Amino acid sequence: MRPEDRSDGQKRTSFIEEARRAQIIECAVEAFAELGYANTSLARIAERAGISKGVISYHFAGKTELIEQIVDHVYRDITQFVLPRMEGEATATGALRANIRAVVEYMRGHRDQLLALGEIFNNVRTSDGRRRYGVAFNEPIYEAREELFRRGQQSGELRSFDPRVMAVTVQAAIDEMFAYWVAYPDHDLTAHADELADLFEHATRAERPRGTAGR
Amino acid sequence: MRPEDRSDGQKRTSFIEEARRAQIIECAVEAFAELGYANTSLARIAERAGISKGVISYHFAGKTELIEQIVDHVYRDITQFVLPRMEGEATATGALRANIRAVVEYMRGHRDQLLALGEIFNNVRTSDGRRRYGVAFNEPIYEAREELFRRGQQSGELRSFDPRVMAVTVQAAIDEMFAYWVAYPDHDLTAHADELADLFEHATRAERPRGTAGR
DNA sequence: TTAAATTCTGGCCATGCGGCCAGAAGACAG
DNA sequence: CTGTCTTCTGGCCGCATGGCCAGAATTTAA
Repeated sequence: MRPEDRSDGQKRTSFIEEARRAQIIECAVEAFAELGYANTSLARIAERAGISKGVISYHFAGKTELIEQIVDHVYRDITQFVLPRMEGEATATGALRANIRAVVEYMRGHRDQLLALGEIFNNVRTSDGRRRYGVAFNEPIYEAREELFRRGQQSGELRSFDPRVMAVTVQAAIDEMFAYWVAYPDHDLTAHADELADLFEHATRAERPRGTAGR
Repeated sequence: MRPEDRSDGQKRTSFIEEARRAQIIECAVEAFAELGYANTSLARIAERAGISKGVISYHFAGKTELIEQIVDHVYRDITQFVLPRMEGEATATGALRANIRAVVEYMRGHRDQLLALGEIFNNVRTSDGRRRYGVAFNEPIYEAREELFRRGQQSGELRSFDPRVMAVTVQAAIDEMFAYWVAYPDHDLTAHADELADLFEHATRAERPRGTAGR
């Protein structure tokens, strides 16, 4: 019934195929965000999309592949959004502030995507019971931030601290800011982001910045 | 079959009743921690406890009540552990450091309890689809920490910042330290805790501590 | 010892799940 | 118009779930 992978190695996904996949992914994101992981079944996703359950099975190999596609999609999206907004910052402090602001800007426009990603990260497990997308999935983010902090330390801009702990903590602070905003939608995200930037500026900068009277 | 609530208002839970309930809660905690929320069924809990599935139904009104009891139990446990270890600290900075250390000490001995609590918080929903134990459940913690920071600010020990954002961020940092340790069991928890204490000391203390030469 | 209360077993039930498929319906090229 | 390829429908399957219960086993009380 389904062409699947062709012998010539080409994918040849039709326009309609791509459109359907995109639509299903979108509806699945909404469902995960709104209902939570446990209450999101293929039937509910199909219902939201106004299609039969079998259509999902037709376009995706299974629930697992659908979830993988969601993670891929959102991850690519957020990376492409945030990275360019950090370029051109000379100082580590400036780059971190730009980073936080960019993520906040993304949050506003993509609440459901981030919620869905969270549901998936927290719940999907491999057959042996371990998390499919564990902390290890954050490694690229941690390493990038670590590198940022290390350079700031070498240049004397930042004080001495464990860059890994700082990187992990920054990510936790951002994630919790998001969760707090989801719980309290009237919460002032911009103010929170500025507070976080100040917080980590104080936490990371060298004790005696150049130009300050010392002992 | 079951006495339920007696007309005289007394509970009269027998010794065996209490023991069974405790055993079931313990096994449920292990199951949630090890298998995750979605894979933890009453059958699996019963299997771990070496009893029939019906026993759980006999001692608890349903899965919902069992989960409530777990949350109650663990929450009470951690509070009773941490609070006494924060008393007698004169400064806000000292109290925060003691707080972080106490939580870390608790983590070491109660990994499964905290994991189970996390699974429950992240997944249990009310019938209308909203989180049963949302961010609002952390309010007592947030408010206590807020109060701590406010006093530190009034005494001049701490700089001016938003106490709520700082309280939320501290909690996030602690939670993520736990998650990181779960993912990497060889991770040095003590060092991480000290780093966190240093981090927030720098983030919160007043710019010019008394006794330092200023301009 | 006997009767009553408590605790437990094993199995049944309706529900919802993901996967699957036969065939209908639609799109499209010859 | 005709035949082929793509897409979709609706329903079926085996399975796991939480809840429930009749009756057995055990403990406790008289």
